[in-house]
Amino acid sequence: MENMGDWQQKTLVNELTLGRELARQLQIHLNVPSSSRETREMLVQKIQASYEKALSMLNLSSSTTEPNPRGSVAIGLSESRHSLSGSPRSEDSDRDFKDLDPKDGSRKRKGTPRWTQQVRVSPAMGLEGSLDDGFSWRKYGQKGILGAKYPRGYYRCTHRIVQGCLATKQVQRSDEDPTIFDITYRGRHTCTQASHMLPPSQPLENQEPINTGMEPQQPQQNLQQQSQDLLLNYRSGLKVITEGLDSHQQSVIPPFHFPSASNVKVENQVFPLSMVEKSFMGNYSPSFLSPSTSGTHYFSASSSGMYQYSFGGNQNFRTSGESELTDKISAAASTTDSPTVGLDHLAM
DNA sequence: CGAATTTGACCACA
DNA sequence: TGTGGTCAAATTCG
Ligand SMILES: [Zn+2]
Repeated sequence: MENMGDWQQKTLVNELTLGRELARQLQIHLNVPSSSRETREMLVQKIQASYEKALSMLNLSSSTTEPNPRGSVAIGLSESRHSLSGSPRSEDSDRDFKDLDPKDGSRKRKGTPRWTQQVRVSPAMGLEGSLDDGFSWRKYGQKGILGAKYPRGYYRCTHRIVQGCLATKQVQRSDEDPTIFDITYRGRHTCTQASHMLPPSQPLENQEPINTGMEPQQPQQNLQQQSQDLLLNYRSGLKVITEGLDSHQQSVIPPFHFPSASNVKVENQVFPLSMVEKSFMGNYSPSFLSPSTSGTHYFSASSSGMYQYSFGGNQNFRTSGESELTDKISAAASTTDSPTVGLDHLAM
């Protein structure tokens, strides 16, 4: 078991070297007036991330074998679920997804939650906030879609095999606006996110421990995760379409809480929270109160720069930097730029 | 060395 | 039969 020390050491050195190089670049950028603030901040974040990684490596090999993250949940709102709009439940018309379990036909896993998040990215660094939603995904497929210029990437949660997390997402670059990505999430995270340290914001009482075993998700823990998702969406999202496939069990917006994802945690209190809360509520509440109705909301936020929110319309974003963008994309979301001619003149 | 990605084959469904 | 989604072997990455 002591054989794998070499590689870890190697990676550690690599990480530190990378951090040094990044610092060097930052030094250069500081001397160049044309360098934008965002670029610099990106470098800072990268350097910080490098430090974090290196430290976590050391920490991991030392002790703390049990990550045991904090269950970030704080929901004190009882679900006030009364009769939904329409009939309580007469006939399930959710023919969308059926139980894809050929061996076990007992459980009908229907109504897999699905919501789409259209993300536009333009700054050279916005990608981190956009494509990295704070979860760790593993790509398991990529397919060209008919009528779409760019292929669609399929991702699933990394902890799928070790835990029962069935959350998946698919990223699809917009046809005409390469700066827009359509990210469709499917399923919810049940995994204990063993990453991204959560600051001891406020000792919240855990309502119920998350599923420890590998038992498939039960129709219960829905609200907490949703809150996280929403927060995440808010953090970086632009447009969120919540589709209520499930005819019941919808929750209200929980109190404010920041998940503090990857490395965008510097100054998250810069913008007016009251306004945030307001628009947040005002926008999301309706879509939740009427599950059968899908809502579309537009948001616009930068990781650390300017913050502007808007909804009900398209927000034109002036941006610059495209080379870096594409580069980062391949690194973050890997929506490989392969227009791959062949779909061009394909019309029926 | 293990983990993540790539990429064509495979499969279910309409 | 065609299309969207997944699997898995090969390959790259860290
Ligand atoms: Zn997960």
